[in-house]
Amino acid sequence: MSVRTTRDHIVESADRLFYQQGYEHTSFSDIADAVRISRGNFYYHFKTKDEILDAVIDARLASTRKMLEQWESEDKHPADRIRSFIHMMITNRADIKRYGCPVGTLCGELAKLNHASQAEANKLFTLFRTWLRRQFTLLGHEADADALAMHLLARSQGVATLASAFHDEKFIKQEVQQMCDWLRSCTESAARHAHDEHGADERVRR
Amino acid sequence: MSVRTTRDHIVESADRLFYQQGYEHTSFSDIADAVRISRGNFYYHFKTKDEILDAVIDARLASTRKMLEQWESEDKHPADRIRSFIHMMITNRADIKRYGCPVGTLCGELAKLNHASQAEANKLFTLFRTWLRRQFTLLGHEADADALAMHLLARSQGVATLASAFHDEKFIKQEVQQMCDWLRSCTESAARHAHDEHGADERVRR
DNA sequence: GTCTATACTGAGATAGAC
DNA sequence: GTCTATCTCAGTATAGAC
Repeated sequence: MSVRTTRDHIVESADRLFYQQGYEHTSFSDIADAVRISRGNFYYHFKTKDEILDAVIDARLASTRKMLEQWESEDKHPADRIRSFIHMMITNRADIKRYGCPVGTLCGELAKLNHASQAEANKLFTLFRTWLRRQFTLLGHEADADALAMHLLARSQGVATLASAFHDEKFIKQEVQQMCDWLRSCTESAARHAHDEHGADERVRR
Repeated sequence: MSVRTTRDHIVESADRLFYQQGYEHTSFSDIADAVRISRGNFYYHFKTKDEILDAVIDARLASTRKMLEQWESEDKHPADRIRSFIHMMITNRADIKRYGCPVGTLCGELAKLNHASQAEANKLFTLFRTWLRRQFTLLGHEADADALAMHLLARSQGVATLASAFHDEKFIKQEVQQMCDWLRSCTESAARHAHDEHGADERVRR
């Protein structure tokens, strides 16, 4: 397997610190302290802070792709895959409560800074959006798959924002439950739709 | 009427800049330039940047209270009041698209900075939460009024976050429509509930 | 109440020794 | 590849003249 280089350590620590403290609020010293290298050494690996940000975004894109592929291979039914997405909020609830959603807060910050890497960071959202859209299409929602994907993404973002503001994990659980209920009503309406079109022929296989 | 003092100008400009650029990213020079006073003069009115932030939060709290009171006096039916809240996203869609929600992004930033004024900023959310809860209670949703208020707040936040990331005003309109539909289903279920309990007696007056 | 001048700090970034 | 020393610059903040 690959060796964990100093560069990897930097990206890893920067990733965590950007999430917990924000990009701008995190200084080179903060990262250097976390990695336990000197500030000078830093510049051997990255010439500017923006370069570190790009590396962090690339790392997040890669790990997100991996996660989505895993859900796709683990769960055969698209509804279960979408449930895996929703359930992610439960898994990460402690972090979400403290720091919000890593994607939403980063994109929000870069938007205010009018940062050059805004578009790159937004690809994280696009990754989820495209993946969710595919799952909803598989569920039989060809026409409104993108709207459903955006709707679910938005609800997740909102839950993360409020859970963080009110330091409320219970709210995450409540809303996750509601999102699961909503998903069920989606699958049912799709099944009815398939039924109307093709008689008893089930379009979605389990 | 009250005279617009230099102090008012500072708070006003800081409010706008904090929204557009973020609190930390906005420097004294930025505000001084906007107000067209010297950086030195600044400190006659505010001793620290944190003091300006507190003044901005106070101003936002005051204007939000005023807005909520106005909705309450304009619309006699609680469902219409809630619709006024939802419709706010349409009114402010241009700003939301560029900078997100003023409340959500400020609270998010202060959380990452672990800023002392976090709690004060979160009062903005509480203001909306309490007001919405009251409206849902009036609608006959005593038991789940707070959950409904939080749900609606969260959806608004999510819409703002995604509209900003994808620079998509159309998405705001779509989701606003859905929130209105959702609200209608809330009022209908409440009416049914009232009907079941008290016969044809309408609990919600118009 | 407003200005100029200036002190102080921490951040990003570079040079060069080891 | 890692270090120390140093530079530059922007940001916060103060002092004191007008």
